[in-house]
Amino acid sequence: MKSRSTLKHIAEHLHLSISTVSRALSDHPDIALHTKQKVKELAELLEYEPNAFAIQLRTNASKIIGVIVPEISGYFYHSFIAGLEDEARSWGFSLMILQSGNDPETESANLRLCRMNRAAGILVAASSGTTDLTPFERTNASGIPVVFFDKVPESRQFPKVSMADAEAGFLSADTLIRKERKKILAIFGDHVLSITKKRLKAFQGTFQRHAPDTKLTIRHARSQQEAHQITSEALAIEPFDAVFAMSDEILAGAMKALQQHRLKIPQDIGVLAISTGLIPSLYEPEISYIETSGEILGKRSFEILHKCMSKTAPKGEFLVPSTLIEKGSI
Amino acid sequence: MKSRSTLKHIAEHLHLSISTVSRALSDHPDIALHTKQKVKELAELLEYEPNAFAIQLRTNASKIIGVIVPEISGYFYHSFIAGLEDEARSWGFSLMILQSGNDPETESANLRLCRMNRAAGILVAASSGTTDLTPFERTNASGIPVVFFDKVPESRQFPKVSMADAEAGFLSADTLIRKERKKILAIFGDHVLSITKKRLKAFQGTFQRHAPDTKLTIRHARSQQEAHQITSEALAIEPFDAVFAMSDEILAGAMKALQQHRLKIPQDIGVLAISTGLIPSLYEPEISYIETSGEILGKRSFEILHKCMSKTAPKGEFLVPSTLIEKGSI
DNA sequence: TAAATTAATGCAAAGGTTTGCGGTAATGTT
DNA sequence: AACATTACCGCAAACCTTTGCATTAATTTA
Repeated sequence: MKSRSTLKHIAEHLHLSISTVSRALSDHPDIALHTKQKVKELAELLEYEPNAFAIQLRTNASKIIGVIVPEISGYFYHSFIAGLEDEARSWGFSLMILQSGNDPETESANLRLCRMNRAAGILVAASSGTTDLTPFERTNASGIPVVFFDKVPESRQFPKVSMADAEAGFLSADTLIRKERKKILAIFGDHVLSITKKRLKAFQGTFQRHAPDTKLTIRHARSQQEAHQITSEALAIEPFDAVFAMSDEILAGAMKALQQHRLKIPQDIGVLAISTGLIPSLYEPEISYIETSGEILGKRSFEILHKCMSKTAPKGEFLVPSTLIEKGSI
Repeated sequence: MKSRSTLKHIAEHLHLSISTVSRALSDHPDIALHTKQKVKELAELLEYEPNAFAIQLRTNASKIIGVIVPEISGYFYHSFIAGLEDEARSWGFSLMILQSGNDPETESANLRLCRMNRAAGILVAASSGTTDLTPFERTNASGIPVVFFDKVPESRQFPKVSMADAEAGFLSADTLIRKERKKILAIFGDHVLSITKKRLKAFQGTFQRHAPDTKLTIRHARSQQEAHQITSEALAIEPFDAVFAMSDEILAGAMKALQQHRLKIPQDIGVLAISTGLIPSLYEPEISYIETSGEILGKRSFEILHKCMSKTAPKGEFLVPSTLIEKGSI
């Protein structure tokens, strides 16, 4: 365990003061050029690495941003984190990842951790059980900006960034209409989720306005299994010319049913989903989908948070647009 | 931005010294009971939260462990991280996540970041281009234990934890033999990867010993697309009674080909894979697989690293066993 | 009763860095 | 020659906590 070199070591070797060394390394104009050179050389030689703790203590700020998500695994958050990390790194920030496991207790414990580590900012996807926002308010009040993403609360108090759910709903309906589907099985998620409400509302609204004669069968599923079962049952009763899945999870369940029923895509039935893109690429033919990119959401979230950290605290909700990716399943 | 309370604030309010307050909060036996109570009460009231920076500077150690992976997304690492976070949190550690993007440069920059933040330990899945281990050695020498996982280098110098690849290879072959498959298309990954070598060797060895008459067609694919293409071509030439995929990526590609050829599973052809479990669950019927759990690898990795951090530095390679999960695709 | 022990608290240093301000010498200006 | 300016550099405080040692008062022991 070799002891690390500090400013002091360099200063002593060069018969300079610590402050001069510090300033030399940060290119302060007060320091003579040849002094800077000597200092930098020796720093290199001694493998000097600044002690982040000391800096953070002194400046009372870190280059770490906290990320709190219900779970890392699953269909969505890992791609979000990947995008976020990419963007954050390019700005010199690192990520501290915390899972809440959908438990408000753990969530606020995680929040506390972020405060203790003086995170530069916090990004949180609220767990489903979160109703009390005061822990977040307190964190915000203590000077650490909090930005919600994906699973955002109703409150207008915090900046929020999420997928353009209404747009995705509209785009889905629009695509189905353009493809002239007349008898559609549409499976959405749990109807208490705001994401479901928004997507569903736009979806239905679009049909009412532009193709009111379409026969629409709306169902709700809370899991892959449920989606599987619902699709299976629906197909057993009557034929459809298209299936729409609101999410990857639902798509996965629905596809199983279609495969069981030996339906050919797109000849027998068309398929469309709102998805992040991984799952649709697994089938043959690949499934057309409305893309809601976790990567892009991650990058955008960082941007918003970054603004909050600097000065201008943008309020309100920011939406990441979604686009249709055609793969031939409809 | 309300200013945070410190030990000093509490001390002044109570006309005590900072040291007494510090000790009271950590239940030092020297401090009188009633003093402790008063201190704790006020701390609660003032919402005192220890300044992690100061503690870390003082003790020169953090409760952060660095995780360096080629990419967070993809089929494997996110589940690893999920498992790791779970275990780490229960021990009071947090995760700092860094992506190397398979670039040795970024990798050692990330390593530097970990050093600057005095990570308690580092877990790294080597990027494919990594040949020079000196950055890791330097980090280790400076007192931060480094443990490799999944993508591990040859060197015996570092503790390593990875999937039991040989076992998985054996188990795969054994299953295929027990199911009496005689004409098998087996697709493996890039043959420069050690993971491929190990799995392939055990796979072939098992057949040679226990079912030397089996007709084995071995192919290598470096991507999902390649696996798709290879499978398609192979199936066009001759029929097989089973397909084996060494990884999720390859399974996804192979399945596409099977679907295109309208082969019924398991009647027309059996399917077996080595997988983390998500992808196999997407098909109907679900695909049987040899499980290589990212979650478990994550937990196990933490254990090993934890030992390294305390005292006993276990050297050598640790293997996470794999088991057969039968789903009826073979 | 004097000495020794115990209980409770305070002092001060250390950990590494940043930064406002003060100091010194050399150069430039009248 | 007296003064103002400039170019460099150092002092010391501050950030907050932990911890070895000293200090004081109260209690016990011989």
